[in-house]
Amino acid sequence: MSWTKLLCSHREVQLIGTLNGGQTFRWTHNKDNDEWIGIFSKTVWKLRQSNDGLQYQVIGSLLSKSNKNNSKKATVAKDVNTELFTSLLEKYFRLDVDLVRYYKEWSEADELFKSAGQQFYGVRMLAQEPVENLFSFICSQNNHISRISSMVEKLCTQYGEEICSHEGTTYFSFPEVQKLCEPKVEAQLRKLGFGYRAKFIQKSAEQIVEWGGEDWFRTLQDMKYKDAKEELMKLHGIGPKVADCICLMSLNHLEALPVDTHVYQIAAQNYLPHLRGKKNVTDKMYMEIGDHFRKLYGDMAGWAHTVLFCADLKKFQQNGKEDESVKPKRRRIK
DNA sequence: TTCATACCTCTATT
DNA sequence: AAATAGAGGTATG
Repeated sequence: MSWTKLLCSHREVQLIGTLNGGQTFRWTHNKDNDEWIGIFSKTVWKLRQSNDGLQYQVIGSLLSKSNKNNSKKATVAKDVNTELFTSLLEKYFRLDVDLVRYYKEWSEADELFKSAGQQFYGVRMLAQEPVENLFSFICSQNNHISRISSMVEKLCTQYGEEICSHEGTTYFSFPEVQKLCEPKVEAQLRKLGFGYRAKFIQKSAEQIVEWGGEDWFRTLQDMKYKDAKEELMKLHGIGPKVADCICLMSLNHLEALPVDTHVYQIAAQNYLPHLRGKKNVTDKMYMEIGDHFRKLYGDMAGWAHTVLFCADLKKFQQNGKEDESVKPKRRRIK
């Protein structure tokens, strides 16, 4: 199979910072050949980087325009598919955004960004699919990345659609909301170890379906950021932090700025000393921290903060051991 | 309105 | 070996 290349400068995209920085949970890195395999848009992708671009292969897809026997037709279909997949990938990575330019702006505004941005160049805010994004981040609360990833995979194998098998692994799409809203889902997910999040997932799915499913998300994109956030927080299990994650990562509200314990630490340490030593982040503090960063970085503050976050996460990973690949879990049998 | 705490489960640490 | 704290929060009172 051949690679399709999207032209862009090396400093525009850094796959490890973008795909392994905690915004998405469905990409795995093969360290031997420096290739990535991941899933979005019902499609299994393989990615790699060269000096002048981002390259991809489609391993399998439920979107492909299939073609039967006629070889001329097959060639046409192949071109149509390439066009489709290239456009999907460009949108997913937001390749229309000139990130080098924004790094320059954010560096001029802030010394801390300047030093973080040098090492962590090319960290892009993906344009994810709202459904996957929302349910992944319901799983993220009180949780760590390796466990979040395994829970997301469970959702896909249980309720998603099979896309293809490749080198011994079967890949599944992220499930439709309709699949998650049935009452039995809660008990099933509890059995799979989702804990109290099981109820959040089933209930939220129910609400989303009731309010219009996919179409409801489209209305959230068209709203002002604050309104969209308010709407999201009506869902069971979605508070201010997860609502901001969804606004930022899949609803195109780039000023949304999720404040978790890490971001709180960064803010208290570097900018807002009066917030140091607090037990937990109150709503008021949450607002203050978000507004501080928005004032500093402007209308794409959420993207900028993700770069800081990424730097902080890496620092943590060097001390701790979070970076180890996910080991197969030993199931305790009773 | 603002604040503290329980919550499922897994893991690293003691 | 067994107990405990903490993990990229939220609902509840």
